Order: sequence, then structure tokens, then C-alpha cells
Amino acid sequence: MNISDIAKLAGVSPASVSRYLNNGYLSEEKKEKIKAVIEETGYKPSTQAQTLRTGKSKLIGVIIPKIDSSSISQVVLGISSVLSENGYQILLANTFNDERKELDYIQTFNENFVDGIINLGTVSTREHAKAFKNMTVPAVVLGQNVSYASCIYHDDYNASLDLTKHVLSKGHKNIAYIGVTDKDKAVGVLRKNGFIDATSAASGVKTYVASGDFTMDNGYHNTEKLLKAHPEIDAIVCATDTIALGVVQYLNKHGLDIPGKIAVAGFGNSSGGQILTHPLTTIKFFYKECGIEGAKMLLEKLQSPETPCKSLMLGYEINEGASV
Amino acid sequence: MNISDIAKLAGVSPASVSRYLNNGYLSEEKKEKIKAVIEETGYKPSTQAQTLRTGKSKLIGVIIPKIDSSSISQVVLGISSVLSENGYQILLANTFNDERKELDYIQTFNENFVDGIINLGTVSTREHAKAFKNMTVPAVVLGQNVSYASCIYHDDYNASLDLTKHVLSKGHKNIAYIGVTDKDKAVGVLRKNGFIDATSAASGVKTYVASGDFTMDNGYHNTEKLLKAHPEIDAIVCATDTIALGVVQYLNKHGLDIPGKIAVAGFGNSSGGQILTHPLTTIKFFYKECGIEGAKMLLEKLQSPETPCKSLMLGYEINEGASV
DNA sequence: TTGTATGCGTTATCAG
DNA sequence: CTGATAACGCATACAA
Repeated sequence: MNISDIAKLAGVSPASVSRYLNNGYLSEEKKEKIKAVIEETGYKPSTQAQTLRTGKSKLIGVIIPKIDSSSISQVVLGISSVLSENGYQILLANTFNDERKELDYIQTFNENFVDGIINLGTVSTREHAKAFKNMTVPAVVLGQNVSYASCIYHDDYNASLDLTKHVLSKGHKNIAYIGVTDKDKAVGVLRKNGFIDATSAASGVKTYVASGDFTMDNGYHNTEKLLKAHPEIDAIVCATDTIALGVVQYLNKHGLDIPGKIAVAGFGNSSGGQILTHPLTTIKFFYKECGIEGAKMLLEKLQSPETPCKSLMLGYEINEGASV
Repeated sequence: MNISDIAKLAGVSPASVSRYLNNGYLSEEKKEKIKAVIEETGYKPSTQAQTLRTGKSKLIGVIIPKIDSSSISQVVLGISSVLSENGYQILLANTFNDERKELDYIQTFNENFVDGIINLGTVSTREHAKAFKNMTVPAVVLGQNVSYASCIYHDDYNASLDLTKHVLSKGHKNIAYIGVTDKDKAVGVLRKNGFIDATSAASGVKTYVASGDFTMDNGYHNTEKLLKAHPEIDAIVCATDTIALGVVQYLNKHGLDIPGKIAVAGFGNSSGGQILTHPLTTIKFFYKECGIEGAKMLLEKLQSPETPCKSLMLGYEINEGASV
């Protein structure tokens, strides 16, 4: 069932049907005719052909590292709210935190299927830079401060600095940090640096740094290791709430009081942290706003392709729970 | 940059380039030529045109109700593992639990873009039945037992029956149930029915039933209401772990001991339930397996379109935590 | 083994 | 206001 079939059934030319579907530059009489036929047949124009012809798909590719994450969910919510208002649909590509898959999807989306790309950035390698340089559709990176594309990111460094200072203000002297890979500048490097700078500015404070992936397991197992080697540890700062929850799980399991024996802090203000007997002290970033602004930035580029690259940094708040 | 440009640069016909890209029915000499030009130019064939021409996109549309969910994440992981092995990519469509959006995406995907659809079902209305009947690509529904498509679902009723029996076995006599909309047969109706049948078979047990959405807030606020009206309640069974975590949050906040004062149970075996001081007693469903089997079912239909409809039910396990 | 020609379903141009 | 026709980029039947 294609446009010509409809045209025949309605006794008009394919061009008229196309006009009906688009501008509607058409006599009332024919409009009626065509409308009737389309409703009867349930005809839907082929998006493939439309896209091939117009070069526009009204689809935005959003690349995310994992789906089971409240922060990412909020970013996507923000993106979705703006884009659907403007007639775009979202195609989500989940990389399962696999750098290769991320590049694959960037490639797949690029030149194909989508009118624009939003990438919730994790790592930024030379290959990423290259991929974005070669990009023919507008793209925005969220969560990382990159030079090769417009981006929106959080003030990870200062957030970490402040969070750590808050922990220090409670008198803790042996503070551990559980982070993630340095390949992730925002979450891996900047948050760690904030921790290091805050603690080294304090006197009489010893620190212990560990690292792993974005999972509760990371928190659980690193806590186990850290405490076995350094039972004097009295506070643990984690690069994400998810990791912090793993820490909490370990501490609960071993009857170590939070924050009496050991304080715990994280980043992300996830709902999971708030169910605890002692709600998690955590950094609240503006994830939904990040999505909203990112989508707006992309729309702007879609409308005027010559828009220059921008980078926007968003602030943060400390959510003081009872875990510190 | 299209196939003819490449052909010209390589001094061959467009057909030869096409052959190079596909079968490779071609002399070594020309292969070399074409390969060189493609690498030099970074040429990528247009997926749009390929799809228009072949009718195949190698893309599977997966429609999910929310992304911030560990169960859904696991299903998607299962789907992804099977499909990517077979050269398919996944396009995720998130409906934010909006029934209208779900139908929209079914429509959008149908006849367009994708070679097949996997729908993580929530509600099943007459419109859903109609949409699936009109579907021109193979489709599989996950999580709901529907008649209009192949499906894979969980044994929600018996899981709920067993879970409730387990709660009863601990001597609780005033048991509340916090569920979700009856529009969702699997989670809304069957789990509730299991609860009702188990409790009404027991003697001297009073029950209290509330309902809301798939959020922690549902658990939190309904617990508040229930306990204010019925302070004698000594156990709360929830249709999902997320709801149960909201219950836990309320109980923790008000210093009500779990399970001493009130027992809590849920469904889904989410990691969030396991961080608690008293890990959540919950039903473990086989989500990843559900995704795997669903993807296999779809592949089968893709390969032989005349495959008849199937429905497959998966079992469950009780994960006995310390919350009951 | 290779090239030419055609058509997938649509929209845009242009003449009427 | 309307219809014929070309073109988007590719894959394939057919001819060579």
C-alpha cells in the first residue's frame, strides 16, 4: 500500500496525496476524497522513503551507557520532554558501558536514521573526537566537558570539594575514596581530584583511594578490602550513589554503624539513598535540567546548523542526609 | 558521497561497489580498488536507501515502560545479548508508563524502521490488540500473557500465592497489600489475586488492599494511609520491590522495626532491596532469561514468518530476606 | 566477472 | 490548484 495506490483509489495523482500529507495545498473536494481513502485503508506513508527523500527523520538518537540508573533516567526524561514537544521521537541506544558499543552507535547514527545525536558521555578518547569531528548531523555531549562538540556538564570538581569538606567538618580523619576509571574525566578524575584537594588541604587527615566500576559490587568489595587493610577508616566518599549503596550494604551486613562507626557519602541524589535508615549524604546534580538544556541546544543546532559550539556548566547542591 | 561517487573514483560501476559491500562477487583487483577508495573517503552506505531497497533494517524496536528499573534493565540485557550476536541493533523506545506513547511507538515502529518489535507489556487494551493484529513485522510481548501476539510471561499468580503464604507462615494476621492498576494484568491483577487467594484460605487473617503507581511514593504514601487507618497492620506485601522500598522508607523514617513491628515483601529481586539492614524478602523472576527467550522467539519469526504464535511461562523463586 | 537499467516510496520541480 | 516527472541512494535482474 503506497502513495500511488492511494492516489488511484482516490482518483487523484500521487503528488496530490503527498500534498495532502504535507502542506495541504489542495482543493477541499480532493482533500475529502483522499482523507476517506486513507482512513479506509489505514495507509501510513513509509518513513524510510520520506527520510530518503527529505533527508529528515524527526528522530534523535540518544546514546546512554546504562539504562538502570536514576540519574540517566532523569536526563532522558528532560530530553524527552523538550523533544517530543517539538515533534521529535527519541531512539535510545544502550551501550552497557561498553566503549566499543558507544562508538558503534555513534557511527550507526551518524549519517543515518537520525537528525541529531545526544551522547551521555562516559569516556572521551581520540576515536570519540574523530567520530564527532566527522559527524554530519548536529550532536551534543552531556555529562562531560569535551572540546569536540557542544556539551553540558556538571561542576564535578567543586561538588566533590564541597562534599569532602562537609565530611571533614564532622571530624573524620581517615577517609577513603572509592571512585571509577580515570578514562571518565567527569566522574573518574574530577570527583577524585576534588576529594584529594579537599583532604590534602586539611591537617592530620589520612586518605585511601580505591577504584572500580559503576556498580554496587564496586562499593561492596572495595569496602571489604579497604577495611581489612585499614580498620581505622572512619568515612568513605564514593564517586556515585550506586557505589555508596554497595558500601552501605557491606557495612550493614557487618553491623558497622553509619555514621557512628563509618560515614558514607555519594553523588547523584538517587532515590535508593533515601530509603536508608540514615539517608545518604549526597550531591544533587540537575540531571533533568541537563537533559532539557541539552535537547534545547540540539534543537537550536537543528534549526540553524551554523550555531557555534557551546559548553554549559550546571551547578549542584549538597543534600545532607544522616549518613555523615 | 554516494555509491556512484565511489564507483567513479574507483573506476568501476555502482553495481560493483554494491557487490563489494554485499556478496563480494568481484575480482580481486577491483576489490582492492574499491576498498582503497572507501577507506580514503570514509564512505558509509545510506541505511535509509538500503532499507528502502531491501525492506530490511537490521533494527529491532524494543518498547519499554520506564528505563529506571532493574527488572527492565535485565530484560533488555537479555534481549541485547541475543540480538547483537545475530547482527541486529536495538532501538529502545521509552513510554514513561504512558499508554498513549506506547501505542504511538507501536505505530511508529510498525511498517517502519524496524524488522521486528519487542514490547515489554504493561496494559493490554482493545487498541493494543488491534495494533498488534495490523502489525506487518513480527512482534513479541514480554511480561504479559496476551492472545494477540507471541508472548513470554512470569508465573505472577503462583509467585504471589507462595510469597503471601510465606508471610502467613511467620504468623502475621493483619496483612496489607499495595498494588498497581488492574489495567496491568500481570502485575496489577494476578499478583493481587494471589495475595487474596492465599490470605482468604488462611483463618483469622484480616487484609487491607491499596493501589497506586509503580513508584516508591506509592509505597510511602499508602503505608502512611494504611497505618493511620489500621495501626494493627503487621505485614505489607507489595506488587513491586520499588513500592516495597517506599514502604521501607516510611517505616524507617517513623522508627517502625522491620520485621519486628511490620514485615515487608516485594517482587523483582532488585538490588535496592538487598542493601537494607534487613534485606527484602522478594520474588525472583527470570528477567534476563525472559529477554533472551523473547529475542530468540523474535529471531525465529524473522527467519520463518509463518511460525505460529507461542506463549511461554517462566517460573520464579522466593528470595527469603530478613524483612519478613 | 562486470555494467546498465530499473524500481523501492516519497517529495520537489515545473509546466499546465 | 493539479499532474507528470525526476531524483534521493541503493540492490538486483538481466545483458554482455
